[in-house]
Amino acid sequence: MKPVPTRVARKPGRPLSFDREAALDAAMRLFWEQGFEATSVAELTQAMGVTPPSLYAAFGDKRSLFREAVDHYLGGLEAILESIRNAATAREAAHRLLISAAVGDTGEDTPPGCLLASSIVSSSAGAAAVREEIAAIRRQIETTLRERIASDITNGKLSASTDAEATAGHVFAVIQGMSTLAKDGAGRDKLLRIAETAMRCW
Amino acid sequence: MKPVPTRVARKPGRPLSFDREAALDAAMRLFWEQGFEATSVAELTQAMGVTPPSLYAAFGDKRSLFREAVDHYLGGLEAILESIRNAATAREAAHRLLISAAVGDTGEDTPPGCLLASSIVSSSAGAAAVREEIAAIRRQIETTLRERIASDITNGKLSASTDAEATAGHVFAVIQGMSTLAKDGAGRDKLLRIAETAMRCW
DNA sequence: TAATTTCCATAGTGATTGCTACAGAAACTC
DNA sequence: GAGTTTCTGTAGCAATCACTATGGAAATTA
Repeated sequence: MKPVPTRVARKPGRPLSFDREAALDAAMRLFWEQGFEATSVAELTQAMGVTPPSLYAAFGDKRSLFREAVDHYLGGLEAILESIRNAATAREAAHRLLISAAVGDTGEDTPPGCLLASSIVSSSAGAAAVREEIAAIRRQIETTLRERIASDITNGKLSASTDAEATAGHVFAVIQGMSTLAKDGAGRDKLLRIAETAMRCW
Repeated sequence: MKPVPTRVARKPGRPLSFDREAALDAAMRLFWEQGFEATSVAELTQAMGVTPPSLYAAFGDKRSLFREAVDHYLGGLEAILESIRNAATAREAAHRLLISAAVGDTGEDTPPGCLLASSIVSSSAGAAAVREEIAAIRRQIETTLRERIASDITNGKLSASTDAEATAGHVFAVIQGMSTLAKDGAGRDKLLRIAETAMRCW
């Protein structure tokens, strides 16, 4: 393993032989491709270029690694929530979420689909806690959009007859569903047109 | 195990000690709740009320059991495809699919979500063949709807400017997505309103 | 240069995985 | 009632699972 470039004020002891960020990125991609439970520690260590003791020392355990991989994927949950709150309109926020999903689901250098949408939808009893955490993140993003829609109804940007819950739910159903369509082989062009079709409901 | 009621012209040998249909139903529910890979043979045998040798004798192996469970769930794929083809309009077929999904995803006596949508979206390399089979079924249903939409465009029931692929894709994205929303806790009322919202695109 | 700290690779751990060998049980047939 | 056929339960199989004990390596510090 090649040593990483030294840093100022280095602590004593043997330095890591691997790039933690690169290892995390590799783990993220494997979880994105296969899902949490279908990805073994053996596959993770191989993709990350580390041995099991190094993985456990650096990341804690498989679940902690997964949580960190999800956060790495999102680029910070708060940034996404702020993006929804700060959009000019709820409609623009929804459109942006749909377009981002369509594009993110069909990267040339990344697995198809969305890690948040697909890596743990159902699970064994043993992984229920992890599943619930990811479900809570999904709900949180949807809730933020719903609140933004409700706000736009209040300030007149949207019709008073708009069903905020159903409208936000529809956007998130499409986002979730496009992830599976991408994994089933759908291309970016198709997903972008689906996103535009979905926006016709506004 | 209590013996099942005898049947006419019974073959020689010891009769099964379990109800094959009931066992299949129990297996279907477990796959529906947890997904294919997260469900172990130990859990299956417990839910089905049989021992491993009996499971293997009656169903072949875990994958064969899963395939049979999926077919049991669909009530026959051909019936669904015929239902799309025979609907009065493509719009009615789409609406029916969405409503059926919303209702099926939120049964009182069944796991939340949809077995076809959620039991294997991503997978390990070892289960890729099973995943592809299920993906092919999903694509087949979507293709049948798309062809029905194209037919309605041709015969004037739908506007010539309708994008058949995007419209069918949108319906299936919502169907897939509602399954996840149901597993994340969304209720039937919400899903039905999402389905109605989705129909506003027609 | 010896002591200390941190990391690494090897070689496991106990538990679980999908699946089966085999002896016995339960039924039918002659 | 003995032989045949089919099914059952027990007790495994080899492989894999998430994770770790331990001795040695690589670095810094005094």
